[in-house]
Amino acid sequence: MNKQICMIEDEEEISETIKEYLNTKDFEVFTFGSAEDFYENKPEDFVGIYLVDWNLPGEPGIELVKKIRSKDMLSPIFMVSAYNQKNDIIEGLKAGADDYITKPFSFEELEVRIENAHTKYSLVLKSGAEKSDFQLLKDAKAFIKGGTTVNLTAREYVIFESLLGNEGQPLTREDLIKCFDKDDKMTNRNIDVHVFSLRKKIKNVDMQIETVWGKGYKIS
Amino acid sequence: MNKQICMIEDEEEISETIKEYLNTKDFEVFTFGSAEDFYENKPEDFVGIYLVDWNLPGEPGIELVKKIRSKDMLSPIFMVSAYNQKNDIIEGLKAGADDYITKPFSFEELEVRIENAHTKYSLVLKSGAEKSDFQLLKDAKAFIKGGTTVNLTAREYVIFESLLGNEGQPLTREDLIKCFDKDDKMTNRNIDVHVFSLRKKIKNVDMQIETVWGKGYKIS
DNA sequence: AAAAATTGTTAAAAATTGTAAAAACTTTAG
DNA sequence: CTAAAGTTTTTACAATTTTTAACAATTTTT
Repeated sequence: MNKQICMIEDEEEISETIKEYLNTKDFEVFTFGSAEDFYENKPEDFVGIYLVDWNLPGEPGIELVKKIRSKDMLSPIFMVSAYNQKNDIIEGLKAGADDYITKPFSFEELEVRIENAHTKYSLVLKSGAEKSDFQLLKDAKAFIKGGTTVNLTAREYVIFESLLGNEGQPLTREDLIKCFDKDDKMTNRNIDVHVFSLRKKIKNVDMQIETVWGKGYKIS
Repeated sequence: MNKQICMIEDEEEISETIKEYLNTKDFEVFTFGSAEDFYENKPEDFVGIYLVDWNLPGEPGIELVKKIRSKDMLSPIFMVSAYNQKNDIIEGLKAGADDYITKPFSFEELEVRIENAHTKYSLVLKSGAEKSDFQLLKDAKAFIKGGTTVNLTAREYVIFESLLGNEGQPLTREDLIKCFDKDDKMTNRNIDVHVFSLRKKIKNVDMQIETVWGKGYKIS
């Protein structure tokens, strides 16, 4: 398996040095100068370890960690910061980082920690916990989450996919009805019934549809 | 700080040996023969590391891990199992365990890992992070205070969160109304009613909303 | 102290959402 | 083609949330 690393670090001197070193250890390292840079240019379907600097221009490293972690509970995330600030360490760990490295650090230490994380992580991945922990199967009107397949009906699938496509935002019942064919005469209450049965199915894989009172439904 | 460990392990020979060893390293070790035993006899207000055996009579270790983790995101949890079963490791990690130890293991290894976890954990605790006795659950429209969960309605949550976000300062009813969608036609008196029901809910966890006469409400 | 303004409290009405099951409709297998 | 199985719609009722209205209590102003 390829050993990949995403490093978000603004000081080029540092990121270049680390990159060169890790390259010699068979890691493929992608570097980004800021959180924003990462969002825009991140490699598709990246599977690997994150190295996030605490001090970044623009969005702070800790926010980036939270965002990564919110979508991906498994990947190892390391935070890197200049000083040994206890508060930072705690905040970092609480935000979802797995480990915390303070500059200056020895390459050996870095490598040991990363190799360790990589070993543990690839174990998790290999098992079919496959990173693509989640997968929509449009044709089969189903999805896979954490290894288990959940079969939906046609209507359920449309609603589910639409909600997923607007993650975080609520969709009104009218919004959802628009996702169907015009000759599917869906009613508001009809949506409710489908959401009800959808919920029963997806709760088995720890997913949930929230209701935004007076507005509609959302997945976050 | 006291170094405490809860060990849930049915093989007495093992648990006794470990206990004796860790005792010499200044850990206070509580042992339980099963998950059920743990539930019934666990020390009040325990703060420390968990060692959970995979194979337990009655409820499996992994279920125990999930339950511990669901109430406590920070404590280090180690799973211990007889063989180096990859699937187990993965399941264990996914259930929330921080690390995985396979029998037989060297005491030194065990100690290093535990000391490590303890160090990291006490850092987290010392900072008053543990006092993060309080947690807002935006999605669930609820919050946790001192271990008890308080469920709010959508409107109540918005008001509560806004007041918290401006701790110390009073918010006028107009301020609060602005926190809602424009098409939520909230009235001043309406806010009062929600505050009233909010107060009933939060007083159970020793929180209170003060009224600043002629101005609005505040939390301090 | 009386009047006015503001806030507390309660209960009922209105609106929205959850749930369950029957009825209508489609698809599939034989 | 028909029966069976699965899906979707409809319907009815329950539960929850929000709004409204009314009156009581408190504070401020006059």
